[in-house]
Amino acid sequence: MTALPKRRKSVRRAEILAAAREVFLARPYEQASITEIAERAGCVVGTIYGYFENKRELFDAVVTEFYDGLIADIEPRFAVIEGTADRLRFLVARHLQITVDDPSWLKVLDREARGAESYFGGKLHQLNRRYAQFVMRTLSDGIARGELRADLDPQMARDFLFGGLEHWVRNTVGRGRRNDPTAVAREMVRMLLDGWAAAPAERAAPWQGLEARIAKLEGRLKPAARARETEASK
Amino acid sequence: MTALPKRRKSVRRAEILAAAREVFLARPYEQASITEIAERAGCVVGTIYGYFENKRELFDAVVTEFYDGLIADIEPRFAVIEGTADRLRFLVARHLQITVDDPSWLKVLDREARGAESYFGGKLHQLNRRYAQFVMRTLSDGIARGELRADLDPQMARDFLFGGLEHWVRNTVGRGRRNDPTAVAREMVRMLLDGWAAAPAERAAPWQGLEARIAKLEGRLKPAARARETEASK
Amino acid sequence: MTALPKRRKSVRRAEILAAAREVFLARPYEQASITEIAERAGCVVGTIYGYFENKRELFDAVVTEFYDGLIADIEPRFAVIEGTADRLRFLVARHLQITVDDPSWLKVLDREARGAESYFGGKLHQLNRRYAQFVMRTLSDGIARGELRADLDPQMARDFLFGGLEHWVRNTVGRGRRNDPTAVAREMVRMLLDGWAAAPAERAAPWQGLEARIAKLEGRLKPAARARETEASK
Amino acid sequence: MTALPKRRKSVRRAEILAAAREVFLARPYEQASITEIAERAGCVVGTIYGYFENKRELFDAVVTEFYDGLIADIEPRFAVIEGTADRLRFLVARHLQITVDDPSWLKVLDREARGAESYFGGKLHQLNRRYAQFVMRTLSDGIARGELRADLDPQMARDFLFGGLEHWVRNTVGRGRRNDPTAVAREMVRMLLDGWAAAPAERAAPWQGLEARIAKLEGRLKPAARARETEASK
DNA sequence: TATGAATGAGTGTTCATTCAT
DNA sequence: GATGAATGAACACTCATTCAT
Repeated sequence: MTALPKRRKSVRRAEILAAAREVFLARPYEQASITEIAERAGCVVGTIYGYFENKRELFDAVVTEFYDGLIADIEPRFAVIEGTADRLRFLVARHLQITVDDPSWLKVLDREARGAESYFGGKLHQLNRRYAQFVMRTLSDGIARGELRADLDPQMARDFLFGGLEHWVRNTVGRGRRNDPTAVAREMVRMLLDGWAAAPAERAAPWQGLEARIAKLEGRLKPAARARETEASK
Repeated sequence: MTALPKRRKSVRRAEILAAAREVFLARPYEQASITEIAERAGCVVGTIYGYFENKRELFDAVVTEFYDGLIADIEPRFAVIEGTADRLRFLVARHLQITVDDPSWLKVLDREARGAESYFGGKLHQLNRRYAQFVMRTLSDGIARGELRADLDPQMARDFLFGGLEHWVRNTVGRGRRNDPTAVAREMVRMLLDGWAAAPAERAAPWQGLEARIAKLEGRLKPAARARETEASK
Repeated sequence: MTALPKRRKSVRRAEILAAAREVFLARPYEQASITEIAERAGCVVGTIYGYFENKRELFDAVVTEFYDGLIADIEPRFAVIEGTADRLRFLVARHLQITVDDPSWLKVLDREARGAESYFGGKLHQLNRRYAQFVMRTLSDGIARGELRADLDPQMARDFLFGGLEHWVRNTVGRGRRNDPTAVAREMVRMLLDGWAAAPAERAAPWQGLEARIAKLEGRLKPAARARETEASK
Repeated sequence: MTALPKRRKSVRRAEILAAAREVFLARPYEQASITEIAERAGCVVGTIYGYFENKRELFDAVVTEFYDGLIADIEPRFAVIEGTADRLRFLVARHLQITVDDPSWLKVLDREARGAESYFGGKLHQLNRRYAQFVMRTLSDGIARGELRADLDPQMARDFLFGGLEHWVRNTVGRGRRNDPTAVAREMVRMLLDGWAAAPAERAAPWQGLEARIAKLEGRLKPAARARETEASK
C-alpha cells in the first residue's frame, strides 16, 4: 500500500548497465538490441534513452565499468610487486584470468571497442591506455633498473605482449580449450623475457674478459709455441 | 531499362570483385551493403547475385583473392631464404608491406577472423592457415636446425608474432603514421629472436673454445707470471 | 515524420487485423504483401511487426478470428437442434451463409489448408477440426440413434460433405451466381441423407404398424369386400 | 565428328515440358523457378521463352498434357461400361489411381489450376470440364435409364463426388496413408449411390398402397369400430 | 521520469522476363 | 534458334530513435 521507496536514479542506471553488459557480452554490437536490453533491465526502451544518449554511449559505459573494475583490482596488487618478471607474470596472468571469468570480454574489447573509427583519442582508448599503463610502467622501470635492455622499444614490446595475448586467446580459449592463467603466464613471460632482458653481467662475464686475457697470454708466448697452439685449436 | 552492352563474364566478375573489395575495406562486413557494391560496380544488385551466391561468398571471394596473391608473391621468395632470422625478417617485412599497399587489409582480416563463430574450419581460416604456414615452417625448421630453442612452443610464438604485428599496426599505421617495413621488421625480429634463440649451450660454442685455449696457455706460464695476470684481470 | 496520434493498442491491432483480412481475402497468401496491409491499415510496415511476429502469424490471427466468430455463432444454435437431418441442414446452410457474407472466405480457408505441409497438427488445422466437429458429432449421434447407417464411415462422410460444399461453392458462387443457403442446404442434405440414412428395417417402422392395422381391419371385413379391395389395389 | 541429327523443335519442347512437370509437381507454382526448369531441361532460361510465352503458359501446357493423357486413358475403357454404378466405380477408382501414380498431381490441380482468377472459361477449365464430362454423362445416362432419381441435380452430384474425393485424398493420402483405389471406390460409390439412386419400385411399394387401402377400409367401418381403432394405434 | 507505439530507412535476397549477341 | 547476362521491382523483416502522453 505504501509506495516502495523510490528508486534512485543510480539504481535504475545500474540495472540498465547490468542488462546491457549481459547483452553486449552475448552478441556482437550490431546484433545486440536495445529492446532486449530493456527487457532484461525490466524497463522499456524509452527509459534507457533517459539515461544514455544512444546505443554507442551505453556500450561505452559498459566497457568503462569493466575497465574501471579491472584497473581497481590490479592497482593495489601491482603496486607491491617490484621485479620486472614478476610484474609481467602477474599482469599476463590477470589478463588471462579475464577469459576464465567470462571468455566473451576480450572478444568484445578487441572486436567492438576498437572497431569505431573514432577510437583513438576517445573514451575507450583512454581506458585502454590506463590499463596498458601497467605494462608500460613495468617496461620503463625494467629498463631504468637495467632489468631490460636499454634499447627495448616499450611501445613495440607492449604491442607484442597484448597482441600475442589476443591471438593466443583467440586460438586457444576461442576454440573452447581451457587454460591455467598462472602456468601460461609463466611460459609466455619466459619466452618473451629471455629476448627482452638486458644481458646480465654474469652472463657476459665468462667470455668478455677472455679475449683480452688470451691476447695478453698469447702475446707473451714464443712464436713456436704460438704456432703449436694454433694447430691444436683446429 | 535496357541492359548495358554485354561484357565478358570474367570482366564483370572482376568489376564486382573490385567494387566489393573497396567497400569491404571501407566498412565492417555488417555495414557493407550489397547496394553500395552494386553502385560502385556499375550494375544493379541482382546482377551481383548472378556471380556470387550471397554476400558472405562475395566477401570470401575478395579475401581469397587477396590471400592467393599474397601467398603467390611470398612463396618463391621465401623458398630461397634459409636462415631463421632472415626468413622472419622477410615475412615480417612482407606482412608490414600489406599495410603500405592498403592499410585497411589487416583490419579486415583481423576483424573477420574474430567475427563469425563459423570461422574455425571455414574457408577463411584455411587461407589464414596457409599464410601462417610460412611462419610455422620457419619456426619448426629453426628448431630442427638448432637455431631456435628446442622447447619453444611454435603456436605460441606464432600467436605473439602475428598478434604483435596486428597491435603494432593498429597503433602505428592505424594512427596514420608511416613505417618502413624493412627497418621495423629488423627491429621486431631482433627483439623476439633474442628470446627465441637457441639455448646457451649451443650458442656458447664460440667462447667455449676460449676456455680451453686459456687453460692451455696459462698452464704453460710461470707461476709468477700467472700471479701477475690474475692481478691484472680484476 | 511525426507519429500519428497515439491510439489504444487494441484499436490499432483491430485496424491491422481488418486490413490484413481484406488483403488476405483478396490475394493468395504468397501474393498478399505486408506493405499493402500496412497501407490499408494506415500505418507503416514496422508498426505491424509491433503487433504480430511475422506474416504467417498475422494470417493465422485473421483466420483464427474468423473461425472463433463462426464457432461462437454456431455453438448455441446447434446445441438445441436434435434431429440429424435438421442439424445437417442447419450446418450446411450456415456454411453456405459464409459465402453470402463474403464469398472469399471459403477460398482462403481451402487454399491454406492445402498450402503449407505444416498444416496438419498446426493452429489452422486445429481450428478447422473444431469447426468440423459439429458435423462429426452430428454424424456419430446420428449413427448412435439409428438415424444413420451403422456402417457409415463418418470421416468419409464428412469429407464428402465439406468437399462437396467446397466444389459447389467454387462452381456456383465462384462464378458470381447467387444462392439461397436454406434452400440449397435442404436439397443437399436430401441428396446425401437418402444415402446415409438408416437401413430400411428401422426406417420402415412408421408403416410397419400400418400392416398390422390393415390386417386387423381386413380381418374384420367380409371375404367379398376383401376380394374387391385386393382387386382395386392393383 | 558428324553433327548429331538436329533435334526437332518438338523434341526440345517435350524436354522442357518434362522438366517443367517435375518442377511443378515438386513445388507450388510460385516457388517453382524457370531457372530450375531450364537446368533440368538441359537448356538455359532464354530458350524456354522460345517455346512458351511465359511461366503460366508453361504451367498450363504441363496440366494440359496431363489431362490429355488422363482422358485418353479413360475414354476407351469408359466407353464399354454401361451400368451407372460400374461407371462410377471405374471413374472414382481411376481418379484415386492418380494419387497412387503421383500423389502430387491432385494437389497441383486443386491448388494451382483453380487459383487463377481467370480460371473459369480458361483453358484449364475446359480441360477439367472434359474430364468431368465422364461423370456428367454417367449421371445423365443414369437418370435417363431410371437408375438414378429423376430429380437428382447432376451438377450438384458431380461437385459432391469430386469435392469429396479431393477432401478425402487430402486427409488420407495427404497424410501419407496408403489407399487401394478399387476398394475405396467401391465404398464411396456405395455410400453415394444409395442416396442418389432412384427409389426402386419394390422399396416404395410396401406402403405406397397401404394408405389408400387403410382409408378405404376405415371408411367402411362403423364409427364405433373406428373409435376403437384410433384408441389402439396410440 | 517513464512509457511504448510509431517511425522509416535499411537489409539481403529472389526471379520472371528481356534482348544483344 | 539458342544464349545467358542484365534487369529492376518486389519481398519480409529489423531496429535505433523519437515524442505525445
